[in-house]
Amino acid sequence: MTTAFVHRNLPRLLLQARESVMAHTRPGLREHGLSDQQWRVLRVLGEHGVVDTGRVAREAFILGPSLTGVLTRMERDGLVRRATDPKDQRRTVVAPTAKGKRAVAKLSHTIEVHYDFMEKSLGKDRLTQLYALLDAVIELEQPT
Amino acid sequence: MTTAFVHRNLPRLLLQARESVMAHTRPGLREHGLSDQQWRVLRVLGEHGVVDTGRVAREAFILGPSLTGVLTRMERDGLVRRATDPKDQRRTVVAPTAKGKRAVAKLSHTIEVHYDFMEKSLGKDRLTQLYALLDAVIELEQPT
DNA sequence: GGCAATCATTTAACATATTAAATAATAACC
DNA sequence: GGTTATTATTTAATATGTTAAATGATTGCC
Repeated sequence: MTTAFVHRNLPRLLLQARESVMAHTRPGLREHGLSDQQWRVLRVLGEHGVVDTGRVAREAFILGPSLTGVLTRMERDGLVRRATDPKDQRRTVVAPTAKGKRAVAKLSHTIEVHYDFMEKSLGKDRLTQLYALLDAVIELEQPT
Repeated sequence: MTTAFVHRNLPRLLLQARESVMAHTRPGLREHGLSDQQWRVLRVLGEHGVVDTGRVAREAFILGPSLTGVLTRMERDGLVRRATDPKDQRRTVVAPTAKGKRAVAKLSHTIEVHYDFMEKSLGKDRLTQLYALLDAVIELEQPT
């Protein structure tokens, strides 16, 4: 009673590939006491400075309700500060603390080194190819 | 204070691509009352029949402690049955119920159709290329 | 200006992820 | 044959994901 599947399991492959990449990054994050999600948030803050939570959610690919908890714990750990936007009091804006900024600075370097490694082992062209194919898959059914 | 990142964000791209693919599959799963993880488990059972939980965990890419809860709820919902392996009473074996098998049969067809669609829109060669690149990324630091 | 529709975030309830520790059974060794 | 090391799974504690509903603030329209 074994149903055969003709194709590769694409979602699983994508999940495994992501795990494989993160397996390389995670030890560094953990040394700074960061979860995967906390790092994604810090990375967004490192790129844009002060940002409203809506944008953090979009760019860090975290749903609103999850982000609420993540930010609460990050504030507890002294990585970010939250404040309501005075111009639109519905919005909450987030900013990295000095500690948060230090983590971004150190880790972004580590990660750049990892990309250099991947470029060397896979080949820069193949990595570019992979980006393009992933973009194509993402575009496939995003009617925006 | 905006740190520039030279490269694309590969883990995020992989996550987004996975979401994009799953966005197509999920409605079908939900019609059968299945979560993503429950479907992964059923798919493994569809391929192998009766399997011990260790193998389910490996092939469905779910960690042991998560799987315990997933299987408990699947048993509650009449999708699978659990029993301890008489040959090695440390092991638990899982088998799909008739209801579980029906879900696999119907959904695996839907999913094959989705792959056909992706092959047509991306091109069969590009999909094959993507598989190869993902395999390469996975192999990159899996010293097995 | 006041009320309805809209928008941003949080709360609530449940499912899953993650790490460490506990439990239970088998295998290995003396 | 009995003790120890190893293996398979579960429990526990905390963090995150997910959907729907609630809360609070702004906008649009009259």
